[in-house]
Amino acid sequence: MPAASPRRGPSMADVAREAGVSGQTVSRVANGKTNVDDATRERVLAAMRRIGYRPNSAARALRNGKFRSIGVIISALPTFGNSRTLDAIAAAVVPEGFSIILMPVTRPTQGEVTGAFSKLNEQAVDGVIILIEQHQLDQSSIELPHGLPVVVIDSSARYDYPVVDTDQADGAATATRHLLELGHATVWHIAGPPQSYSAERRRKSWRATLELAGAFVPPVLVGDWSPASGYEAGSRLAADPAVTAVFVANDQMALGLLRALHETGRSVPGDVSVVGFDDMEESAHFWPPLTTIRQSFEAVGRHAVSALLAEIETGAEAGEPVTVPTELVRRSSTAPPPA
Amino acid sequence: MPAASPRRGPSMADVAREAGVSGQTVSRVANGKTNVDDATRERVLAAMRRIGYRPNSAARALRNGKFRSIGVIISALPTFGNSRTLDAIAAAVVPEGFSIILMPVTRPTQGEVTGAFSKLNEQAVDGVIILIEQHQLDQSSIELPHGLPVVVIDSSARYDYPVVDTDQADGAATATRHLLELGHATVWHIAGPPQSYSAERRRKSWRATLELAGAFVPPVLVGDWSPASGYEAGSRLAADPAVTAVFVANDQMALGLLRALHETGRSVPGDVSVVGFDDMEESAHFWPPLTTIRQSFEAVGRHAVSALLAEIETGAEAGEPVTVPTELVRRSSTAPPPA
DNA sequence: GTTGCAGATGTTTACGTCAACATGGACGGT
DNA sequence: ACCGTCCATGTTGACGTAAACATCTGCAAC
Repeated sequence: MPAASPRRGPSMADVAREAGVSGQTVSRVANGKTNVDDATRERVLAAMRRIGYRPNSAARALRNGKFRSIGVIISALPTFGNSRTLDAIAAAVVPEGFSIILMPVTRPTQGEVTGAFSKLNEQAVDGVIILIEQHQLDQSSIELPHGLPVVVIDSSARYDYPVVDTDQADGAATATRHLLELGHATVWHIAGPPQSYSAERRRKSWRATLELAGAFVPPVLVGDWSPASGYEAGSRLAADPAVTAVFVANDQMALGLLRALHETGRSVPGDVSVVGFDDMEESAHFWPPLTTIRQSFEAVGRHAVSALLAEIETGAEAGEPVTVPTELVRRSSTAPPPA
Repeated sequence: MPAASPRRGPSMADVAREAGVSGQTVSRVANGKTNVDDATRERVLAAMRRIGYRPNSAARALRNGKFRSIGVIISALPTFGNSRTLDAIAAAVVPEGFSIILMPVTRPTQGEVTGAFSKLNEQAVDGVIILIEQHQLDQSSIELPHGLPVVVIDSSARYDYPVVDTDQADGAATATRHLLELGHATVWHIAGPPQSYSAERRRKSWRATLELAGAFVPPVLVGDWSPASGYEAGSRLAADPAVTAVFVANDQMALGLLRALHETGRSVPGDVSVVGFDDMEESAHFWPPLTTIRQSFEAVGRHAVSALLAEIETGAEAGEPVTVPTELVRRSSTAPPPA
């Protein structure tokens, strides 16, 4: 068994020999420079095709000090929102000729993130997008390579880096107001984990909306985004006949709540109204179909990429945080309170 | 505004100067070679820390002809199964010191895949994992770089490359048998899209199981994996009082079916039993909680990675296809047929 | 004291690309 | 005919690393 050979493909020199020109001319053709005679260009292209030449990205990167790739530090990748956002990032980045290096962290601890960062920091990327739910990054203790552009997807204002996120506050307010306007005396809330900045934003905005309306502010139940935690919190809510409206911080927990409500025989939306947050593909087919706040992960991803590329290309400083609007989608889980 | 400078970090030469040794010694320290005096090693490490040295991966890749990174060509990334599998791949690959380059394709056409392949083929990766649902790859027309290791995640046997996948056939048979054993005369089926090899596998296995049991084989309904398509197919099924048991090719479509059943007032599992495929996190909280076939995306990802790394490191040829077993998880959506 | 050897360290070179500079031929103006 | 220009093309060198080879030191064996 031959040890795996380095498998080096044909290089510019090979093409040059094949086409009878210098390596430099091959380089010019490869980079689409104009100052090459048409006949020569054709000859070179033919040679490239013939021997199957591909530019060597390592040599290129070494030469120009750029990699044309960006790193994405991500936790909880299979999560609905994160996978959507990642997909959007990928889609936005590819047409620009960049590629994506994935750097998953299993837990959002300081150490893991810093580690991921320094791996990425081996100059293998031109910029980094950080997409980490629940991180407690202490900015000062991340060791940053000087000048590596970074964009954070998060509602937090704690960073010097550009920040992009869904307008959590507005979404939560809209959800709460929707329920209030339907005639409910107040709105209960199942929140996401307190380490999550998004969860905190939604919770605060729910409370503020209630206070603004002069409504009673019931105690918060907290889950961890999972359907199971929604079910658990929901079981307590379902036992209390006083609750007629619940704003749940994401659709998955809303699903758990729905189940708890069914099990205790409380009808939705007859007895209690539910609104979620996210608008997963499944939500339209929950029983009953869920009224929810749709957020555009696609827009978040797109904005993050354009901010990062701007930083990379022009060295631009962090501008205003970008906030992506949400949208209330009304389905069948909300109605006026029982008479 | 200064144009973004190449931002080159300190190199080995800088460390060498700082530590008063040659570049080669720095290289030895960086690579953990043993033949360096302890005192010298310490001095070099200190110098590295002091000036913030990071190895330059491009130069390294250029020098050794290896990138220590693998490419993943993926379509429909936000899909439940794909995001889980990708996460598993990432988790398996990182401890080996490899990183992942993501290459999304928007549509699984021949052209897109070939394009992704050739991008990856700029020697930027040491191997490739192809994770594409519904592709109709004509192997012969993919232009392969000579010797680039590839692993395909797919049940198809159409490839020369190593193949890894869930045991679709066994899972579907188990689901069908479960329903039959409960006493149902036959089992209906909502299949995935015919372009999907997994969907076809499940469909064929369902049919074979029915035939083996001497049961009537009802016409197949086909969806596209989405809850909406499950709802649509489900609406037709719900209207037919003869159907008492349905095996749905994935959990999302099962959710749609459940909704259709609720809307027409047929009880689950009282009137009709449902079993899905996948076991999403949500499935345990569907109403009623869904009996389904759990597949281990984690195992699939892990096996794909180890096959690929083996190929990369030893040049091993494609071995037997790896098949990952499934597991029936019984919840509340199945019961004996109505009396 | 010489020889030999092992282990630490230094020097040279090549990996593939491309910017910078060098060359050389064609052509226009005088 | 002479000079200057412009444009296509060639030559050189440097990016950061690490393998291969060279050198040097100290020490054990005789």
